Amino acid sequence: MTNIRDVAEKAGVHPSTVSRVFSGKPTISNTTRQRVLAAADELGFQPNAIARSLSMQCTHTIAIAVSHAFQGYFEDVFFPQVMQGLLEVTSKYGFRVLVAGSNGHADEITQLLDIVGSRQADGIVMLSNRLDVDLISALQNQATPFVLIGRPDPSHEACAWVDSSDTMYTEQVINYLLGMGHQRIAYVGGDPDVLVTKERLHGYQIALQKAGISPLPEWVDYGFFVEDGGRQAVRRMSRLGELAPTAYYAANDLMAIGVMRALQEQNLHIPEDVSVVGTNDSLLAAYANPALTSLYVPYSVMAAKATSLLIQSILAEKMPSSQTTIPCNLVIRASAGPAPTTL
Amino acid sequence: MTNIRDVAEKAGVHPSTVSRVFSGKPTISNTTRQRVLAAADELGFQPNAIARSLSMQCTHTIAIAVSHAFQGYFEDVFFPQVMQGLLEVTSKYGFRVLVAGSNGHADEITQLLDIVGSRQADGIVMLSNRLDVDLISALQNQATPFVLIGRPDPSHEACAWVDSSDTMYTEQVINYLLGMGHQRIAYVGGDPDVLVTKERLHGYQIALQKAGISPLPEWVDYGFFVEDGGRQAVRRMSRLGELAPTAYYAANDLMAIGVMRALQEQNLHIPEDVSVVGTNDSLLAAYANPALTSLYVPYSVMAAKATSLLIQSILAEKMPSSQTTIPCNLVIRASAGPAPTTL
DNA sequence: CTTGACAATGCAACCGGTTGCAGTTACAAT
DNA sequence: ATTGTAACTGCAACCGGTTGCATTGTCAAG
Repeated sequence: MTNIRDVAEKAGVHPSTVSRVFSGKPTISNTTRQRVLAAADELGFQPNAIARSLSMQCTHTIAIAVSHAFQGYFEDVFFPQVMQGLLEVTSKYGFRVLVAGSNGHADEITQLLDIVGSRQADGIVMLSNRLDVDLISALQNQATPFVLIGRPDPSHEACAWVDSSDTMYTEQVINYLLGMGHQRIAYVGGDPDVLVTKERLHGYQIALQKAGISPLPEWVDYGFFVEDGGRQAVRRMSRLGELAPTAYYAANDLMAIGVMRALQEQNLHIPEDVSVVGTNDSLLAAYANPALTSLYVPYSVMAAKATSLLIQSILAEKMPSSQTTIPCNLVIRASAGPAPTTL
Repeated sequence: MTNIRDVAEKAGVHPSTVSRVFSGKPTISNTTRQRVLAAADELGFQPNAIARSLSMQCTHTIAIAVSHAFQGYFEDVFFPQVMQGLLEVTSKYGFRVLVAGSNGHADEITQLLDIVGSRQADGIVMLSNRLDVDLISALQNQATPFVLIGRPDPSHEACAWVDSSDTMYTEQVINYLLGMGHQRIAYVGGDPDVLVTKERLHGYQIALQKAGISPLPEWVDYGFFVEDGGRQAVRRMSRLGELAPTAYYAANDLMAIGVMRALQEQNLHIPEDVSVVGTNDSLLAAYANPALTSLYVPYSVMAAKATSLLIQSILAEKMPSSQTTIPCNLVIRASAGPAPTTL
């Protein structure tokens, strides 16, 4: 591999001159520049990015950790949409994305701390919304810029994040169902340890409480974001007989599909007998039968926002601190309708 | 940031000793090791990965380029499945994935050559199957290990790849339709410049030719992998009147869904009036109405295979060369059936 | 003709590790 | 007591760039 000194020798200049030419410094005369470029071209020289990173203490890279261990992670829209947002913005700024695979939440944190500690990236985008206090303090100790997609547990110290108002929009979904006369409404959450699951539960509870309804504990179940989770939830709730829900809200479309399938297997009609609302407005929602009413959450927009925040902080050499909330909206299709009149 | 010399000073040893401790060299006495580790711990030292990469000429990173510019790229299963395979394997070997965003095919190549030339990754996985000869030679000149997902144009020099037999399996799909009595069969490909599109076209033509059928040129159309492409293809082919196809094979599920939608808008019944087969067996296929018969292509398996091939070559310090074909299979559901009896 | 000012380039230290080779030490064998 | 050997550790060069400062060269003003 040819290096800067080879080029310097060939061009008859000092290595530092070659460096200046390739980093676009203005203090180089045109004749010298031409001579250096010609020599570099002839040798097929390309500056070594690793050496430059070491010297400049800056890698032009941001990192994320992705758990390949979660079933369904790569089937849901979350991951690809986040990547889309990330790549759009990084690419605009000439940054790249370093992705670390991990085996679960704990390992995700290990990976990120390792990347940050070993200076492999200039900043990180945190995807997990299952944070413990330690991680955030650890990251803050490292003085490495980071932005959360999702928001930290309220007990945590302030940090930069981009999130949707999961509690509020869940409340809206439930209100939508209440408005159509539903009284027995179920919530099928994802992983109960994940913050978004708790926030949606909260929104669900607030909405029902404001409507003067005390939900049965059996109306809340967790499907871990996979289709079968939705299915199982319906099976369990069906045992409630005439106290079974007339409407289901599921925290992603996959589970909503599972809910619909399970209901249809019981010969129930959607939305005449039971209403179903999903989350994320994936393609699945648009093409399901019946088409699924779903709460659209713009993950790619969130990721793009988080990334530009992060990169701007990196370039300005300060820690990001702003906190942004991105609006969602309910996409109304055929799977939810008025509550059945006969009890 | 504390470095190896700070630790050395604190522990009263030479920096090289600290280096040896942290790179797990066996020639360090236990007492010294303890002393160094204690000092490192106290200072919160973590070795700088960039410096190590520079010194060892090895980054433990593999790169891919992803075009965020292609409409639908992040809606299809290809990208997430590839990432899944990549991460599973890299994570096993302690490697990471560097993702470069690009604005199209040409930029994809620029990005990869840049990464490779600047030694930011030890190897690359090429996703684009729209290769020109120059790229492959350029990569080979760089002496950087690379593996293709997909196969190179036959005119290209030998290189390592992992692919499915797109031509052969397409032929099988068409035979399946022929076997059910279809005579007028349409092919809706993706981007016509992409190799897989050509290969499937080839399989389509072979199957029909073997059956003694000369397809109308109008039965072949390109939908660029998006739903509306499938829709448009149907609109155009419907104008053929009684020469319109009784069966459609689409090169991904999204286009197949578009095909189905467009047919249903014309009040045609699937599969009674027209049969439809998709590709990739995404969730969309399973939950579409009617459920879509689809050719499953195991991209995550292909990516995993490609990645382990690549990493093993990197570790063995030689260029990968093996060429692997991964089997696919047709998942039969409800969208394809016997050809209508009335002409 | 001298001096000043500025532009262009060279010099050398630095970023933070790695590693071949040489030197030191301890201990066993003679 | 001397020598041989093996186990540890130190030394210094190296990976390939960057950059503050010093030096040289050029030209205009005085």
